[in-house]
Amino acid sequence: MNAAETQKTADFLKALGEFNRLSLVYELCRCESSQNAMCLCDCCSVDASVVSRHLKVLAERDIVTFDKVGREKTYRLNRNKVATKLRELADLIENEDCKRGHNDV
Amino acid sequence: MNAAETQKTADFLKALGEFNRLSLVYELCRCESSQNAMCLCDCCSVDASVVSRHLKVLAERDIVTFDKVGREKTYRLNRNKVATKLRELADLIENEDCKRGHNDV
DNA sequence: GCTATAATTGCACGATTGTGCAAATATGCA
DNA sequence: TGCATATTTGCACAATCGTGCAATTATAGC
Repeated sequence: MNAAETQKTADFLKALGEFNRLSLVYELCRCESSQNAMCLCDCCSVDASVVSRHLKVLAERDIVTFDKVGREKTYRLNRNKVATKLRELADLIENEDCKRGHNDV
Repeated sequence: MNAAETQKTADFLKALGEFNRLSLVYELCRCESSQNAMCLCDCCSVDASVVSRHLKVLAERDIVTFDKVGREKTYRLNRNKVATKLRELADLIENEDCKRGHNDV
C-alpha cells in the first residue's frame, strides 16, 4: 500500500467522518432524486455557507456529484462509487492473502 | 438514522481517516500475529508517543484490540468488526429501500 | 534493590477544521 | 433594468488535532 493511495483513502474516510457531512450523505441517501443545497440545509442545522463547504468537500472526494440547473446546484449521492470503495476496504482488511507469514519480514 | 448513531459512525470513519492511523491499520492487516507498539512504530515515522495515542484512538473505536503481555501491549486488528461495519455502511448507502418516493416528505 | 525497555502522560505549539456572518457572485424573473 | 433567490467566498475565531520532547509509570531481568 503506497503512501499516496493511503492518503487518498484516508481523505475519503475523513470526508465521511464528520457529523454534518455524514448527515448530508444520509439525507442524500434517502432522496430518490437530486436535491439542491437549500433543501439539504434542513437536515443539519448550520448556515447555508457551511453546507456549501461540506458539499464541496464531498464532491472533491467524489462522494457526491452535482448538476447545475439554473441558479441551483442539485446534488446526488454516488451510491455505487462510495459503496464500492467501502467494500474494497472491507475486503482488504478481511483478506487473508495480505497477511505475512511468520518467516517474512 | 438518529444523531447518536450518526455520530458514532462518523467517529469510526474519522478514526480511520487519518494517514498515520490508516497506515497502522494496514500494517496490522499484514500481520499474522499481534504486534507490539514498538514494532508498529516502524511503519510510520513518528514518535512512539504519537503511535501510542493513535493506537488508543483505534482501540476506543474498537478497530483494534490489545493484550497486555508483560510490559508490552500487543495489538491486533479487529478484522471482522471493521469489515462488517464498512459493509453495513456500504449496504445502507446502496440500499434502494431507504429511498423516499416522490410523494413523501 | 538497580537498570533497561515498553508504553503513557503532560505540556507546548503549529496546523487544520468547522462555523457564522457579511459581502460578493450568479442566475431567474418581472 | 431591478429585485429576489441560490450559492460561494472572505474573514475571523474557537476548538480540535497531530506532533515532539521530556518526564513518568510499569514491568522484566539481573
